[in-house]
Amino acid sequence: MVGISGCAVRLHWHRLFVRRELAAPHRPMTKRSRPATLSEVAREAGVGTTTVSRVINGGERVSPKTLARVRRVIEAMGYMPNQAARVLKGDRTKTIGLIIPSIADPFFSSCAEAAQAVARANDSLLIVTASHNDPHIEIENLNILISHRADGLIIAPANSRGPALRDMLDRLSVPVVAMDRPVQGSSVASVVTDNFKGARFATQHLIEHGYKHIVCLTGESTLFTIQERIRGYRAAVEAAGLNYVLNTSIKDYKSAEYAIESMLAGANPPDALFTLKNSTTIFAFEALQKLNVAIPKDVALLGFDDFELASTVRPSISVVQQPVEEIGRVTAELLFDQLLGTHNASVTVSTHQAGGTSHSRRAQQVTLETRLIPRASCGCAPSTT
Amino acid sequence: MVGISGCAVRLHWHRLFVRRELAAPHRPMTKRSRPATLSEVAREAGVGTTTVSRVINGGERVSPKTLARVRRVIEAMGYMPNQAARVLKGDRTKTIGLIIPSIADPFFSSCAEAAQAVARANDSLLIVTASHNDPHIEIENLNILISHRADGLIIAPANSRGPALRDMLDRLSVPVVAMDRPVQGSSVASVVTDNFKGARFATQHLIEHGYKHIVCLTGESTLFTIQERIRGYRAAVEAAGLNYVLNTSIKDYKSAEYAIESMLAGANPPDALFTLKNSTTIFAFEALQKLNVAIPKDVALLGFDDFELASTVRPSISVVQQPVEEIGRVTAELLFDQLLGTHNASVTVSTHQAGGTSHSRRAQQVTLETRLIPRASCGCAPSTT
DNA sequence: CGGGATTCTGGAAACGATACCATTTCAAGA
DNA sequence: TCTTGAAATGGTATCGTTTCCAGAATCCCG
Repeated sequence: MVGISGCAVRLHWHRLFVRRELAAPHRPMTKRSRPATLSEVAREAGVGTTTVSRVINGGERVSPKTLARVRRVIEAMGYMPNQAARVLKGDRTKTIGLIIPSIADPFFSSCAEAAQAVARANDSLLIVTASHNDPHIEIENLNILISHRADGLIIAPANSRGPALRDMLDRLSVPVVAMDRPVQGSSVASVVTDNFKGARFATQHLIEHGYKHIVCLTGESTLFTIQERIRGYRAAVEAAGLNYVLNTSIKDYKSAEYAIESMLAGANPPDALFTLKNSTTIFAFEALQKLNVAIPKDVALLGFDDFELASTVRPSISVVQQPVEEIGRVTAELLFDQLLGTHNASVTVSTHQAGGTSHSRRAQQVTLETRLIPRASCGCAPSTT
Repeated sequence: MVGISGCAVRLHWHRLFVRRELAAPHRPMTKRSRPATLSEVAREAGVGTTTVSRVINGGERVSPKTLARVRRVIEAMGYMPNQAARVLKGDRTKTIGLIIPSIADPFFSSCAEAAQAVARANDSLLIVTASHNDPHIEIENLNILISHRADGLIIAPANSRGPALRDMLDRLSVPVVAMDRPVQGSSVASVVTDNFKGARFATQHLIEHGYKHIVCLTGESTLFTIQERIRGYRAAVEAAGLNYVLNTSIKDYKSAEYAIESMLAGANPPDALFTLKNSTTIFAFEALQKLNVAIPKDVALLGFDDFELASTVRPSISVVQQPVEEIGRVTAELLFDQLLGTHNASVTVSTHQAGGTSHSRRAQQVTLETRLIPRASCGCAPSTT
């Protein structure tokens, strides 16, 4: 009954009439044979295509005997349903697309992982693509995913203000949710962290420590998220009547060392640094070490965004932690809510930190709270981790 | 099994006859409308479907006038070809699948990024899935990708020795390339790093430094790659007549601290540690710091696998670096070589480090070299980075 | 201006799975 | 035994695209 077809090493996979040829002698397995189709299974099992279809979709309304027989044939032939045909027929591809700046970025890959878990729970496949923060590649990826008829899309826009993307998203025929960065001026749902509040709170924390000259190192500052953090920092220092000092020059270790050295040699040297992204934090940390500046005694350091080794290095680095997995998870959940229709009249969203109005119903704009992780570099937790 | 078992609770996603309903009044844009089809474009442009098909495939053999007109209609209607229908017809999906343990793992996500670049260069989409090192999920992902009719597959097997996966891969009808970890006993091509040689060389380096009691901390030790590294370590210490001491107990910071403390208090304390994976290196580093053990004066440290902050922490950590991007790139290239047939008679593979026989033609088993990055923790580069 | 060679063009048959709907089977009650 | 409904099953149109093949339009030169 095991009428496995096939032979190995076929140079021409062309549609020869060898669908049922016997196994070739010299190769053990059925490599390179054309995959079996549903109707072949049906013929082999002596049933109709409908029955086979029912079997692979759960076996409802099929007699146990037939069910077993068909299952056996499926197993023997190594049959796998052709998604393409399925998709073409129905209107659900069970596929959602994700566009992030980079797969290798720990922040986004963690989001992606969380989103994939949700997708899997909803019996869907997540396709991850990288835009490298290039609006052009981003649009290209968008087109690819649309071509593949993704049921829905998650996107972390390279440019929150770009009209091109906004217009494109608005005329899309599938639901879209923006992740980490909103699409300004558009109606697409979004899940973001409260960068403003997180940065303000962190700055306030430094102020409470007694630091008077808190300088903010932005790194690349064009992104929406960074802008928000700058706003937060500004709000805090201005409320406290301190100086608002921004340094946007740090791009690598060298520029960090140069910038910090100049500032320390200047008239009004900083007693604390607030860095707005991971790489900047690391560059600044490295530079401070190199310049033999004691942390936090001479200069304190607090960074936005946590990273694996922040607690390992000496001194450990205080950070504002974002709810990374939650961003991915909630975004995906929001998307599936849209996908499954307005089935659930009250979608309540739990936020990262207890902080007052933490539930919103049918929220299309979800804002997640950050958490301050005080470690040694800001003056907290002087000795151990 | 496949998605066969599925959810029994199907809430009936009805198929209403709402294909062409007009846009709801309260929404500004043409959201939720069914995407245009090729034949609609054809009708709109007053041509046959064949012509439209030709236009979207490059516009060969179409008169300039018709070409322009059809292109205009396509633009106006926002038409995107339906991949599913395309795939169903032809036999190329322009899609390849990648199965890795985790998306969030920096090593694998970098591989994935490199592989995606190659895929894109070959006009294909890379679908990344995570197995979490679980053979069961791995098989499930495999089935999903096969269902989606991926043209080819890249897999970093959770278990190099598992017969289930091997058999499955051998009867697959698409080319497969194993990445980072081979599939033992199978004929599938593979791209791996030379873990044995890398570990042996690193151990030799420690021996040349004069360390006499080199202990190897494996962490989780069941993976093929770790086993190879153990072999390399063993070969080096035995060749030098030193003791072969393995510690497989380290799982987290706590166990690292306990293990290291005990060893140092023991009869024959180590003067160097060789850690076989990232997390173990970090745990050991942290523990040494905590125990106030001077690195490398009291105990040297050398880790397998590089990570971003290895050069930033004090002392900087010496490591064996793997050619991460190259692994991803070469694997994908090998896959596309298979995909495009035996078109290129001599596929030469460049290896990471000049080291003798670095080219192999038509290599189905590619081995890439590691590189030793000596930093402070092994006794090299005593002061600066 | 006419023949043949191009170049364009469109009709219709696939591709594989699904779902409507019609048909058959079967068991139990009358 | 006949009726009757439920359960099991299969035929077939359909999804949107490509491709084969044939037919129509156009061109080039003698």
